[in-house]
Amino acid sequence: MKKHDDFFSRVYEVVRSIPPGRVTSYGAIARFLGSSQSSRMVGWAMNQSHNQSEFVPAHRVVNRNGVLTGKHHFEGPDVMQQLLENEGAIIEDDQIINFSELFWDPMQELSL
DNA sequence: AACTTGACGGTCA
DNA sequence: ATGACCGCCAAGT
Repeated sequence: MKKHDDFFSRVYEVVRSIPPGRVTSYGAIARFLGSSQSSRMVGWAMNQSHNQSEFVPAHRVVNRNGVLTGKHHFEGPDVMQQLLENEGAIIEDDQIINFSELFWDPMQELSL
């Protein structure tokens, strides 16, 4: 039991709460979990997300520009894009064109 | 133990 | 608009 497992679990929980067809950013998740956490940690958590027994829709998490920076971590080079397009995202040059429409902010939507 | 890397983000020139 | 830099913190080398 490592101390960051707790943080990881919360990241996965938030990611799993992202509605289909919506996306969010690493930074948004980091801020939702606490200012002491950096967006890099969220990225690191996502890196380990494949170890989770429960499915984590990692394709719904992109960077602040709506760019699919993590696509190389999927099974194929365009898997992430395909998944997002299936959910209604419009992607051009690895970037979500309608990012502002699809953006889902945990701070606003999950506000506790 | 020191240095580099990274699925990031904000600021400043 | 573009690019350099810095803060962030865990892992890998």
